[in-house]
Amino acid sequence: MEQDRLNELMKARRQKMVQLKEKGVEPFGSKYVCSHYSAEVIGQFDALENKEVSLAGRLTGIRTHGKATFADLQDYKGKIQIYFRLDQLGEEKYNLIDLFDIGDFIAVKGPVFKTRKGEITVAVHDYRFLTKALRPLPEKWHGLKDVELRYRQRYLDLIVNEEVRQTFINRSKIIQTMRDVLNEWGFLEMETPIMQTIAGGALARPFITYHNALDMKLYLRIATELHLKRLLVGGLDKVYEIGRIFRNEGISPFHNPEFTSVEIYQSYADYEDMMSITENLIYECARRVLGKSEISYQGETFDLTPPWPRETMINVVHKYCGVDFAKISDDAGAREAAREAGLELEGESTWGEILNLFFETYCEEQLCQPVFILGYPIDVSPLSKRMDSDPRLTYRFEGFIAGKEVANAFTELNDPIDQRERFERQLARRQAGDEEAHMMDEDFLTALEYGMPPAGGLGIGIDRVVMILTDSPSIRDVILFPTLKPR
RNA sequence: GAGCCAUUAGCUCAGUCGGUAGAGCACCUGACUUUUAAUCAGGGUGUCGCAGGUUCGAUUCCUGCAUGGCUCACCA
Repeated sequence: MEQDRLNELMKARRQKMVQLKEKGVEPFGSKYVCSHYSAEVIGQFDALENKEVSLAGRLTGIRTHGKATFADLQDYKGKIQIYFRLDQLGEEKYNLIDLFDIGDFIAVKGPVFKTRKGEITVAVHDYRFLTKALRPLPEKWHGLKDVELRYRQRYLDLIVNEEVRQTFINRSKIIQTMRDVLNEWGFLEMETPIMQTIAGGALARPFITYHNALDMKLYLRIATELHLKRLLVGGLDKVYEIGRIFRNEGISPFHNPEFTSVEIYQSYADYEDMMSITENLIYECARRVLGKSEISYQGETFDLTPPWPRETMINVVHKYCGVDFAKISDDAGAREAAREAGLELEGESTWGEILNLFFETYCEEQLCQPVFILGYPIDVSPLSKRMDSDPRLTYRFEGFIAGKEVANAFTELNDPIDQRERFERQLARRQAGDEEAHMMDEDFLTALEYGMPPAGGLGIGIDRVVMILTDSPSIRDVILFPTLKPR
C-alpha cells in the first residue's frame, strides 16, 4: 500500500527483503521449534554452559565488529545476547547479517557461553531467518513515550517498554487467579447475554445496537447482575461471571466505555459473606501474583490482608463533613444540610440521595486504605435488601482502595413485590428524564416470583484492581486497546 | 460537553523575537573477530498535525478544525 509514502528507512528494509529472496532466504519464514526461552538459558546457565540451545525471537540490537557480530534477541521471556562469527558460520551465512535489521525475527542454534565481561551469550553455529520487519522499531533508550501511539499501536509499546509487557502479563495472571480462587471455593463460571433487550443491573446509560432479522433494538449489557440472579432462581447456588461491561459514559483515568467486571452470587449468603469474598479474593490476587500483600499505589502504601475495616456511610459522612445523618429525619432536613454545605441539588432530592451525595463529594477520595463502606441509602440501591433496623438504608457496601471504588455488593433483594415497587420508582425517574435510571424488567420480576433464595451478590471492577496491583495511574495502562477516536 | 496544554525526522526531543529547521538514537557508506547505549570516519533522510487569514515572506503570529493529555462536568 501507499508506495509513495515509504520513507528511506522503509525502502531500505524492502530492498533487503528482496535481496534475501534473491539469495534464497524466505523473508517470511515458517515454524521453528526452540529448546529454550532466553530467561531459561540465563537462569540455568550452570547446567547449560557449552550445551547447544535453540532460541527464536526479535532482534533488538546489532553490534557488528567486522568478522564478528553481537546482537540482542528478545523473546517472550526476556532478552539474551547472541554472537555470530565469520569463521564459525562461513562467508555466505555470515554476510547475510548485512541484510538483518532491528525488528527482524530469527532463530539461532548453538552453545551457551559467557563473554569476557561475563554476559551469558549464545554462540550462533547456525541460524534461520524467520520474519523481516518492514518498518523500524521505536528507539531503544527512550522507548515509546507518545501516549497516543502507545495506545493505537500497543504492540510497539509491548515490544519496547518492558514494564508495559509486565503489567499486561500481571493482568492476565490476576484474572486467572480470580478464576482459580473462585473455582476452589466452589463457584461455577457462567456466561450470560452481552446483547440484551433490557439493560439492567446498574444505573448507567447503555450502548444501543440493532438486530436486523429480529428488527429490534438491543442494548449492550451494563452489568451481569440480573441474569446471574436468574441462575440462583434456577438452583445454581454459587456462580460468577467474568466479562466485558459497556457503559455509554465519559472517559477518564478511571473510566473506559468497556471494562471488565467479575460478579459473584451465592445463595443463602449475605453481604457479610461478600465482604469476606472481596477482601480474600483481592488479597489472594496480590499474594499469588505479586507475592506480597503490602502494596504501594502512586506513593501510598497499604496492606490488603483481611479483614479490611468496616465503616458505615453515615459515620464516614459525619466524620469528614460533620453532618450527622442519624439526626436528620426527613428530606427537608437533608436538603437544608446540603444547602449549608454548598452542595447543589437537582430536583426533589431525597434524604438518601443527599447522604450519598455527601459521601461521594467529600468522603470517597479520602478513603486511601482498603475499607468497606456499609449502609447505602435505599434511594440509590434499587436491587439491595432493605435494612431491618433502618428502612432508609440497605445491606449494601462498597469496597474502596486508594479512594477508588473497586467493589459493590449487597444482600440481594429477593422480594418480588418490593422489587417491583423499586423498579416503578426508577421508571418514574426515567420518565422524568434520568437516562441512567433502571428500566422495568418484567422477565426478571417473573423469575423472582418463582422464588430466589436469600443471597449475597458482589461486583468487582477488575480493571481498577489491576490498576492498584500494578501501580498504574490510568485505566488505559491496564486496557490493551483503550477506546479512542479514529485517526 | 467546557477550560488549559501539546502536535517538528522512524523514535526521544531542541529551535526559529516571522527569512521553509537541528541533536541523540535509528538508518545509509566504509573500517574493525568478546562488544553491550560498541567504537572510529563520512552522509540529514522532514507536508514543522490539517485548512484558512495577516505578511514581500508563516513551521513561528491569528482563526477554525483534528487527534491526544490534564482538570472539570458526567459516571454505582
